[in-house]
Amino acid sequence: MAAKPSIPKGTRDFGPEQMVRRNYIFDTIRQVFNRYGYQPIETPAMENLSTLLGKYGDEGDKLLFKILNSGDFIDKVDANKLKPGNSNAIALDISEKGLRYDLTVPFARFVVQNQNDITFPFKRYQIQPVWRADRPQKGRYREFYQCDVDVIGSNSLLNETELALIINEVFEKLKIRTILKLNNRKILSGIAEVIGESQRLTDITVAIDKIEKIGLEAVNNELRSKGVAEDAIVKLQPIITLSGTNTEKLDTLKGVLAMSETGLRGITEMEEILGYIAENGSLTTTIEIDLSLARGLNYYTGAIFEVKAADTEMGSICGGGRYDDLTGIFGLKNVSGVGVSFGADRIYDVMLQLNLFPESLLASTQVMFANFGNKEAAYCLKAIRALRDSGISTELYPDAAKMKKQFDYANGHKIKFVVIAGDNEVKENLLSVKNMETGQQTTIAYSQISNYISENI
RNA sequence: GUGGAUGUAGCUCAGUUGGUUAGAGCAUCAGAUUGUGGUUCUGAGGGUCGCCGGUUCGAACCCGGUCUUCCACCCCA
Repeated sequence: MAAKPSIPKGTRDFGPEQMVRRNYIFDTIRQVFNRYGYQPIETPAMENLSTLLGKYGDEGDKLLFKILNSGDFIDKVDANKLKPGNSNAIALDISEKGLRYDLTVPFARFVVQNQNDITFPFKRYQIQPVWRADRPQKGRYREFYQCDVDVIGSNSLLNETELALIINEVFEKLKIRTILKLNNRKILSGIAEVIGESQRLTDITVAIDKIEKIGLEAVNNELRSKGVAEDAIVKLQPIITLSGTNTEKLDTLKGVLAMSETGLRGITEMEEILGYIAENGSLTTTIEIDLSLARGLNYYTGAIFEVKAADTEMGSICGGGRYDDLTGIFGLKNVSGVGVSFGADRIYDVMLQLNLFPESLLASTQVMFANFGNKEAAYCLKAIRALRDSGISTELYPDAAKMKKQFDYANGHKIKFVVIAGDNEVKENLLSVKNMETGQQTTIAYSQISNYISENI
């Protein structure tokens, strides 16, 4: 009578095949992070709501999963507030913990809390799930993994450069063609400042972003409807239509931002980062200045990164930026950090779509021994142990099933070698080895099994 | 959170104006083949038609609700 079991909307189970592929992504990312000298940390799935609230804007606060207090939580609520439609007002009375929304804010909290034990600059990475009460869509889940790398306690633009190289290296290893979009909060501030619309920075950025989709005239109309002054819109034209190479874009911007100290500083930063990156030689990732990149505008103060897969329509698969004062909210001033976050689940979706996972991932076992019965199986055990000892993953089919079934199993698991040991082999102290890819079968001396497999694998 | 689609076997999908025991391909299992797979042939199992309710003599089909997945907006990995 039990109802069909299910899992919450936007969450997923991962079977063996998916886990092998996910681990391939995580291992690749972790390996690159380690190579650049970043150290791992983990933080709890839940944080105090006071840590989380107000860090992601109103929109972000709405997307936080809140955890109900233990005990008779309703008992402590003011009776006057307990009425229908008043959920928001009592939310904080019945909940003091929430699931983490990203890894950056918990990291900031971690740094402040452990500041006396940390040697700065602190380079850390963190690979854990985060939760958002968003409406799920393709590539958008309510539980998903982020892989964050940050360096905190250093203002050097070499850090931005390093992150760009990490991004390049990760996606090169995963064979995903990518475009790394770069922007800088200081340039955006400069633009708003120059046209006298500093308070409408977000509206302007959002509008510029739509140029491809809706065209210049529609963008200008949208700016007007947002209340941007007419002469400001005129000044904005060269920026909205900004195009060309990165150098050309920066040249145009220099002209427009000549009167803004902040804006010019942003340009200098951008040039410095691009210069360092150029010193590293050619990258597989295309780097492109994109002023419409407005992500995380709330706390980013310098460089802003976003990575898109070149060959799919998937949203961004990696993003981040520089934040000068993230730990300030938790009481540690003047500590600047910069970091990016890889979206493992979207990377998975992209790789699946583009068929980029190596076939070999699915082959967990290299050699399978067919089972002809108890006596024959026992005969195989020493050979199996020898193979395992030499690092070859080996299994013995557990039942004396029909050969067809055993061979089907080997095929299904993409096992390359099947070892056959029936009556004939046992009598002569031999083993027959069949290569499932070529169909060739060879009979060898029992003691030669490790050597034979090692040589032919 | 707003608006719009979707759901039939493990998977991909048929299913007539509402009319008896809801079908196909692939996959699975069994047999042809008691020591040899990926090809072939034969057969079998597997579905409360997402769930709940309503209309009707009768619902996979019509209506309402609900859940899931997906799309647009918002936002974002």
